[in-house]
Amino acid sequence: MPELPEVEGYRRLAERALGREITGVDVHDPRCLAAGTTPKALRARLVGTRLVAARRRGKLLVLDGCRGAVGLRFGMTGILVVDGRRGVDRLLYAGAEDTGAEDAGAEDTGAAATNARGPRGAGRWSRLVIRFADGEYLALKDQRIFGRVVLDPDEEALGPDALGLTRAQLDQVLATRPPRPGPALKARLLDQAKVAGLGNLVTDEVLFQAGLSPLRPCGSLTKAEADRLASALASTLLDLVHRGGSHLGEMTGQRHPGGTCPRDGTAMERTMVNGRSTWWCPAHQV
DNA sequence: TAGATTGTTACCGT
DNA sequence: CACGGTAACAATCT
Repeated sequence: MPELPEVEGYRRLAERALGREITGVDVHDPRCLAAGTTPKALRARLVGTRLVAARRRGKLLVLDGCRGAVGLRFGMTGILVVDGRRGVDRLLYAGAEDTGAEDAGAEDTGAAATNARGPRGAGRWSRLVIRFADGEYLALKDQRIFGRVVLDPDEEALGPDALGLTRAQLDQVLATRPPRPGPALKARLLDQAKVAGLGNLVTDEVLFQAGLSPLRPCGSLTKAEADRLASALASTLLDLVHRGGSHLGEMTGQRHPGGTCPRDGTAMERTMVNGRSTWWCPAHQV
């Protein structure tokens, strides 16, 4: 679920936690720690200090502490909780859990045993909790454990952030070695080293808005098409951040068998790109 | 039940 | 080196 729009929501939520004294770090499930990151090192980095900034680069949330940075990657199902407030309204595959506020309360700060419990109740899937002196906390919840917490994340491995990408930067994203047609447009946009923040749903929505096929070789766009992509990228990201979810685009509700294009009624087509399920309108995305 | 799911990484092949 | 395909990770839902 977390693509750029969700993580931007998490970032804003995390700003609530800035400046408070950190009194403890509870690792409920060590599988959420990146290789080389230990509970001990996390505590040494954070306990007794305060967070001074919450930044985002693509889908990476960076919490800057007085002694250095802690990075949070949210994988497919990661959610940030601060003071009992969730960073998003709901999970796409919500199911029983998420009616909201009551979750993440006492149980989130509780024992790791909550992870193994049955299908009901709040505070499941709490993997990491940063506790503050005021009794509140910041927690990473993650149903599947694809999310990771990492000390000193390598931000430079990521391309420029998709939100605010300039027209010149987009040309760099689309650039190929001249004789090469380049990979599929969607594959290139999903490449976090080229541009950071675009995931499967957002990319499909952006291409839908731009009227471009996900299968176009990324080096084949005319200047006018690249212009269209740049403007669709900017407007779609702003819109999704504002709405607060990658799944809240114009065409997201039609990514299923039998779905039709909201623009022209054409049957939506499904293709695989980079192993990702890709839905697009063959009539107006060319 | 088989197949699907918003992300990242590793590996193998061309 | 660039790129595609696949699997793995884990849990859940249709």
